[in-house]
Amino acid sequence: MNINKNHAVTAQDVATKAGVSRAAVSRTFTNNGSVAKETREKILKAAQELGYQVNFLAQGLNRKRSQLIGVVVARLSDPFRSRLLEGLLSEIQNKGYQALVTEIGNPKDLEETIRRFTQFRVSGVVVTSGQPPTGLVKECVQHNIPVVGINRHMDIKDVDFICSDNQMGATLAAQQLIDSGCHKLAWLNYKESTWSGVSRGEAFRNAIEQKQAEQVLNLIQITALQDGYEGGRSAAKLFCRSDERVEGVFCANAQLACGFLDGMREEGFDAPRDFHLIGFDDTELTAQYSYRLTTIGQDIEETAARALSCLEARGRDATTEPRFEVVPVKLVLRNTSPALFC
Amino acid sequence: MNINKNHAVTAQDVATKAGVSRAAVSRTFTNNGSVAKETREKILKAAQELGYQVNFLAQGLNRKRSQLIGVVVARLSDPFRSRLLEGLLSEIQNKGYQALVTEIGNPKDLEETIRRFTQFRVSGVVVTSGQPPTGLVKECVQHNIPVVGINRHMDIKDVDFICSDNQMGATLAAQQLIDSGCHKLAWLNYKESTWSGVSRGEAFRNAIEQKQAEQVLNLIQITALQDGYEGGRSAAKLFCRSDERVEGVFCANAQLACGFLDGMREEGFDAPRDFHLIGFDDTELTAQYSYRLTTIGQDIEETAARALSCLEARGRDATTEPRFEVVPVKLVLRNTSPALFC
DNA sequence: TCACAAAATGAACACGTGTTCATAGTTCTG
DNA sequence: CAGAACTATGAACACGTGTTCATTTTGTGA
Repeated sequence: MNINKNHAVTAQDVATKAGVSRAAVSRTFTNNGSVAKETREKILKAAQELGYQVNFLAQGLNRKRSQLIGVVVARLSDPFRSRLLEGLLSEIQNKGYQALVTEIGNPKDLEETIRRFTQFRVSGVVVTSGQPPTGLVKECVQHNIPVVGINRHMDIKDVDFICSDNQMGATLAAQQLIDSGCHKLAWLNYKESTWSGVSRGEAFRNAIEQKQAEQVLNLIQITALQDGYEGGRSAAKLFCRSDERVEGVFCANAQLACGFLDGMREEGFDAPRDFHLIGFDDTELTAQYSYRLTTIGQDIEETAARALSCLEARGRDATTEPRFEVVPVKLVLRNTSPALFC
Repeated sequence: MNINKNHAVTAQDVATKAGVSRAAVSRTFTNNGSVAKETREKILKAAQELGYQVNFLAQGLNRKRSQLIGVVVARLSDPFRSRLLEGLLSEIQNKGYQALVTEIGNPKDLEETIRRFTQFRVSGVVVTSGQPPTGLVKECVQHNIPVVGINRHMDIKDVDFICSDNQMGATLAAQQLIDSGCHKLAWLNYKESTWSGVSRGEAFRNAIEQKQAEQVLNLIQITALQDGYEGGRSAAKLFCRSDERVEGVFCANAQLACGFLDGMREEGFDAPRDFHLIGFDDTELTAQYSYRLTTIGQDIEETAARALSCLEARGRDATTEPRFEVVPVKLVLRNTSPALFC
């Protein structure tokens, strides 16, 4: 069929075979402009037989925009991060785009990364990194590339944000702990936490303060010197060596929570026997038998869907009013703070 | 500086500003052809001031090859998969490429996926999926796109493979279990396992058979009806209800192993008290206090590096002899089968 | 049948780059 | 010093597509 094997079949080939002009082929595949029904059929048949497929590079060059969407991720080893990426990939592909994924190690790489995005004329950029790449995001905006941030509020003009409802999550956690009879509460977070963590902590404090009108409650803060599982574990050990006592703990994320639980176990304490524990982010890990952690579950599919919706909206009209959308969360009751039977 | 804000600065702009031809600009940025030292400096200065950056779409169109590398992943929620992706991303970026990541849910999506890769004229494709996309891989080969598979042997012409040393891993595991005094051994795998799993099982059986010359050993097979953590857990429960007894278990992957351990715990057994347990894949999860699983650790960085090396080699010369490279693994001793003090 | 609107079509341009080719300038060599 | 070898440079073409703009064909109502 294809005489020259090394020559990728082009729209011209299809046009020649179908006996029409190349413009007609282009119109057929973009559904742009009008083309007679039988002509379209001839073209589609010829394309099918030749195995024609549009060259996205040429298409993007012409349209000044590719079907690519840049995704900035960090620390994929964190289960929540990888689940979020999974959700984003799924959504991106469903909408007919392709994901250009970049992991940033040290922040200085990020400049080059975003630059590459613009060089590929991406249709949009999703930033899931905790560290805010302010300068580069501005560069994108300047290049007219829509940007959306996830779980991270940045004070940048013309950028949208999707965020899980930290307020709601913290309130649910506070409610559950208090209803379970906890009076001495703790908030566990990493020392140099991301914005999400800080935001959840503030919301938790507010929720507790509000409840203090009804009953006497005590809130202390436990600070982890590392992030992730190990951070939570050493925080627990340190905490046990102090003479503090606590009945209910709320953690900034699931990794910290699992680590904290394991650290407490090493010291002879366990949940829910000796204290209640609630984490943020409902990952596979938290559901496992060894943890069975009660958590605040984020709606990843909804988050991803809204992120892409933002990108598309801003792609159509760059002057859209910046959105700051909040996605509802839910309380997932498991063993470390079990359901109440009233 | 830039008069027309909506007009991306092009090589022609740089040429005009520097008072040279556009060809000189191209030569400067590609290090192709010769350009006088002072001319180059003029051009670089002008480019710097204008903020010029090469349009990768145009470049790719011309070169018939983009700086993109397609990565096919599946089940990112599996910690090992996401760590592998992390390693690949890092290597891809270090080599100056960009990753086009696609997650495939059901296998029928994969055809369209690979088609998209070819439409973007990727420089190579990395397949990490367990399911073998034979047809599409062939399509890539036909389009002269290098393909490399990871941890999956496929019988396809002109495709390279990188694989962790399952033979070595299984032998190390057998040695450790036997040296620890286990005589009744079991191999746990998912019913419809990937090639990796099957390969590890065969190697384990071989290793045991070899050892049987010296002492009497017993090997049974435990089959999980699901994959992943839950598969391991239910397999353990089922196993306990049988009257079989076992002293050392080797699992096809870490998720199965963690699940199996938790399942056994639910039934009142624990490792290493009642049996020894070794898994494959050393992930963050296995290191955590609640599991402290002895595992076979894969060298992800090395695997990723070799994968890219294969792609580049085949990119230079498509007729290279197909490689099947084996990456050494190591035994990571932890609690479920502790180190021996001889 | 005619006038006119609407649909269909192809020629031509634009997108931004890499690379070949011929030419002018420069250095080397015997 | 003449010729050769080499470096530097710009004009021109190719890459494969989308889209505009005339032009031709078709359809419609009177």
